[in-house]
Amino acid sequence: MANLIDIYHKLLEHFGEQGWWPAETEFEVIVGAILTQASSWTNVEKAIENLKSEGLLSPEALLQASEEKLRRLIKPVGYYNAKTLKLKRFVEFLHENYEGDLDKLFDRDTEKLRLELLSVWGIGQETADSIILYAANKPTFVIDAYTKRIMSRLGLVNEDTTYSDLKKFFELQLPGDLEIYKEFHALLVELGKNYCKTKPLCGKCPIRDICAEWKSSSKRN
DNA sequence: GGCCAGGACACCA
DNA sequence: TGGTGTCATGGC
Repeated sequence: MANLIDIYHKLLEHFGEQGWWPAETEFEVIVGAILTQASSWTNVEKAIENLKSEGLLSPEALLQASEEKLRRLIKPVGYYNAKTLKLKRFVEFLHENYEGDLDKLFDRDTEKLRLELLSVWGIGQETADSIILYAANKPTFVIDAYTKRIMSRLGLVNEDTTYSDLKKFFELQLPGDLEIYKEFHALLVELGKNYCKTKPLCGKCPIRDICAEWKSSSKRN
């Protein structure tokens, strides 16, 4: 049975360091985390660039911006009506409870921070954990659709494992190391994008030798 | 032209 | 608590 540390090192060797999150500021991480919900990162990059060119990548600027303007600027990500509201709800929350200061929000223990983030409309578990890990720089493992699919195909967890169970699965096996958490999640996304898609592309997958799905499918052929 | 992308929420039983 | 519909653009 393969363990997570082995998988981590194999992915790191194959893909190299990912250096996530791709953003210049903590606030940009948060905006990106919201915008990338069920959207491709290439589209998010366009929207971020639009916001940046209008000087809107700060909590205060976003708070003041009109919804109409936001909708127009983030249009490339899709779901722009909903995501405009999500961005607005977050900066309103930050303004009303933390004087618009991210440091004050992040100056809480991880569990309280997580609950605070989850109380904001539009921020679910994955987005909250992404913000905690990549913006607040606190070790919490991020689970996404790729992670779930990969772990399931490897045969390490059941297909219908919940978010929190899968999160525990990682956190109990890995050392609580911030950099490993950051890098591992990024590597899993890279693996997912390149090989472990809805339709598997196992050809050159770096960990197909330990994949239960691959073993059973190659046996069939 | 269909499928999919670094989810979350509302509504229903 | 689980299952389904909705949100929507852009790349392949």
